[in-house]
Amino acid sequence: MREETEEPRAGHSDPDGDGDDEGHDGGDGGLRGRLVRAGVDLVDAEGAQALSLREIARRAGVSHGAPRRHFPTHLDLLSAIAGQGFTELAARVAAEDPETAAPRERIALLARVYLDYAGSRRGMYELMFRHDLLESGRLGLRETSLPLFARLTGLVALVRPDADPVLVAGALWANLHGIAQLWHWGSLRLATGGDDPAPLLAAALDAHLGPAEPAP
Amino acid sequence: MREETEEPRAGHSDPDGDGDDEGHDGGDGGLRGRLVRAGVDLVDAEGAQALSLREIARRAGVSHGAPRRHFPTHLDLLSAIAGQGFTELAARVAAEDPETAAPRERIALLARVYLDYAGSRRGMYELMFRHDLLESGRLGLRETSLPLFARLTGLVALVRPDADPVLVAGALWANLHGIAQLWHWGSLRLATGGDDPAPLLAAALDAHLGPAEPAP
DNA sequence: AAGAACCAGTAGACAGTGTCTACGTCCCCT
DNA sequence: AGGGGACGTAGACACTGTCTACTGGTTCTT
Repeated sequence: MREETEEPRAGHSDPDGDGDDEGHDGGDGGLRGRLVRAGVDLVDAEGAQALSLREIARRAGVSHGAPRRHFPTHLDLLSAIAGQGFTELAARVAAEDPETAAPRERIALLARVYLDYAGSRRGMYELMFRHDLLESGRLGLRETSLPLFARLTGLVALVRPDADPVLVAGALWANLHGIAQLWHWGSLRLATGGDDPAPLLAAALDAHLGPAEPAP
Repeated sequence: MREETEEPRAGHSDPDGDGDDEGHDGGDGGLRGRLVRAGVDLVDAEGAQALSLREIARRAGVSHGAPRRHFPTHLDLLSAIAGQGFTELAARVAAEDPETAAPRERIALLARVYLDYAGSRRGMYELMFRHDLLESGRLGLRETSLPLFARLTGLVALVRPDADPVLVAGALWANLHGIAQLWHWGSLRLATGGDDPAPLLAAALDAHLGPAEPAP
């Protein structure tokens, strides 16, 4: 047996059959959170294809059958890990958003944080946008990215009051995501000849929001 | 889904021995082509996650070790199948391109064909853009999509001679791809409220190419 | 023309996977 | 006390991808 952080889990009053009373996932000593954290560590260390159910259980120090109590299936566990990635991304965006700056600048910064995330946490990014995860409607993966989209929509509404902000934000969101994807799997070199997504991003921002206005 | 095992292949004999030592892929009788075709059928019928090496071999009517002679690893076989998807997509685009129409219209049509493909051949589309396939640089998956990009770049150069066509085409390509992705996994409903990618596409085209001009 | 070399496909083994089920083992509650 | 239920263990099962003999047919060499 292995116990990394033996935590005196006081009280387990959980009358409802839902399973875990810890509403937040990555919190404390509960196995559910430990599994998710082990998965996050694993995907960062070894990549997205290393996230086997048994390996995650191994890293969490439990037997291969244990995760089943908290995640009925492998995809559910992967979705929880990916969800952690989404909330983390949202936190980064929120942390780096200077609410006093001009909306145009805030959008550009949001986009840059997004691209930075895709570039630095490659495995997590790959996991977050795996088709089988998103498609299966598990968890609120799509809902988890909703606050991000709402933030973008609000900013777009300030920059382009003439157009439908939801439409413009959607198109810009898709553009941003596409740039991240192309960059992520190295197709950028073929397209633009360089590795830097910044020119593409600038072009996309100019296209959707209008050219950046010169500072007053 | 049903197996057609009535394949009259007795051993390895050519019907009349007219030199069918296929060195090319995609040929007719050779096992290599049969495997790829079986994979294409399978991904259309059952989805991308059903493409196990053994199941493809089963459908091709050979033992599970046979593919190894032609594809060293599973990913190589999957890449070949995905490559078939890319060439097929390119063929569709080329077939539906009215070379006499205005460039702006041809771009719009190209984009629509692309989106149609993503919508109709869902499994194949998912396979074509799997990160582990594209990332591993196997085959010329990225190179296979190069003609498509070149075609787009050429058209963009005609519509927007003022800007760097490679940059604009890259941004537009990324935008198109992002729209397809969002649509593909159903995030469009959350963003724009509808299922139709057409408004997003129109917005993207307007953004990158300028609003559609009324006939001069 | 006989033997060697070779190629394509077969069959079995192996480690690893996800899921299912039976079984302990605690702790809480009345 | 003792029952009940949540929690984790351990084994089985079917399946996967890869590796390694091994067989049969074809072709090249001498």
